[in-house]
Amino acid sequence: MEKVTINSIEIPGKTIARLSQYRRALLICVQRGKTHIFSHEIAALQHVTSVQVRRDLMLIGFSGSLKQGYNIHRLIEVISDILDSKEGINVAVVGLGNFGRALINYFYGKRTRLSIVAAFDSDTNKIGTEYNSIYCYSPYNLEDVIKKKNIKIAILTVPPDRAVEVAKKLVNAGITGILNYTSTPINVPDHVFLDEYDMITTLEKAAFFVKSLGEN
Amino acid sequence: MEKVTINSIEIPGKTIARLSQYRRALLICVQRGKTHIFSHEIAALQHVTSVQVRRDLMLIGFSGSLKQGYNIHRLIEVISDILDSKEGINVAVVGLGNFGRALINYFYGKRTRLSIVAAFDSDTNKIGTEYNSIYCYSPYNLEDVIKKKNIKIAILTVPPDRAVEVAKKLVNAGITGILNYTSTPINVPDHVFLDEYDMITTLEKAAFFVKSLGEN
DNA sequence: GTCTTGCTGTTAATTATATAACAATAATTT
DNA sequence: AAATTATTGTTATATAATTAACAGCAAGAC
Repeated sequence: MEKVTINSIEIPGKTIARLSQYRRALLICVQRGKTHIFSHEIAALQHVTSVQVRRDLMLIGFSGSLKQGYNIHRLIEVISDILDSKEGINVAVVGLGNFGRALINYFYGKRTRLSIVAAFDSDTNKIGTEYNSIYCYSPYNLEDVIKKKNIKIAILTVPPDRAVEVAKKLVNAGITGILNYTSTPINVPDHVFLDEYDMITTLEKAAFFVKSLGEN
Repeated sequence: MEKVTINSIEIPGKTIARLSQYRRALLICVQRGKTHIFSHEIAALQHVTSVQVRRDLMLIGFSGSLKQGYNIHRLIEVISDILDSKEGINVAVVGLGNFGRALINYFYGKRTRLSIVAAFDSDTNKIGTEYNSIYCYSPYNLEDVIKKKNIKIAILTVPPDRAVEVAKKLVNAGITGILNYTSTPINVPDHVFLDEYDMITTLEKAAFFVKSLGEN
């Protein structure tokens, strides 16, 4: 699940993630009126080296010019061709707690091929209300709404003890990608993309390194 | 910054992250009265193979018995010896928006050597209030509070356009670990641990794979 | 008491990822 | 017009991480 063949070349997931970051950096450059950019300039905006940038761009078959570097506008287009799907993809936030609301805020007003089109929560005070114009449905209607609105990706932010059960419902409803921000690992069938970002792990890892750095 | 030598063996960051996850799974097993566990049982609780588990435990020098597997209680102790620091580590949430509050909730009531001891926000309505008994300070007092409370790790959840500036202040104040949940990459000196978790990237990556899976 | 079974622990092989090295090139300087 | 410079694009190398292979073993079955 971490590598995809596109135009008969394999693109690793890490490169995909970097392309997404490059694109956002490039969009800012465009706003500032920049038209061309060198690999080391892109690198400086991210945590990568210029070699990494060139290698990534080579993978996707993008060429720059020797003296001007890369054409920003064209590069954004090429990256978008790879990352975006024409029709756009609909996303649901499952669990409208602080985290779910934070995510909706993140995306609010962003022009993108990804749209958050629904939220779900079991809290009756939230059901039927809107948050940043995202309607909150009852989990009872999960399958219905997901099918009717053609939702493909679910961002899971429910309480840890509900994660497994809700994930199962999501898969049954036809979801093909889950981002699990819960601290409970979940299992999904092979045809469903899954990434897990557990904040407790990340913090404990950070603590370990901080402690180790302190000891030297 | 992704590998640390402990007792003269190198432990990669990925192993550290898995150890944190193992421990949490093991704590649940203890609650259920289990005393011993096999590598494939640990593996089934996470997204890893039993080989991976055994290899990780080998790295930290932990041995099990052939017929009973691993002693859960002892394993938790050994992992804790590695991950935790005796004195505990103090953490600040910098940016008390939805995301910051979500993080505080995550940790609320958890018995751990990591304590969130302060929050910062520039919103005057929040300054001086408490959220889940975490006091919210003005960014003006950042350096003072961090030093006085001996805060070592900052979780950065400010708006993207403030990230760089605030990160600089944090480093100056003596922070040695930053978790950046902002969508802006930041730079820190070598002695500061940094991990970045940008949710836009993760979602765009998920979308790419969902799209690609759909095409096959 | 030998055979089978199902583990652990460790080394070896493989795969994935990142880095280094450098040829090719076009503009600029000398 | 030769030399210098700074860049791209690509191949080769190195590093990191995962997976496979298997020896060793202790309990239970036959």
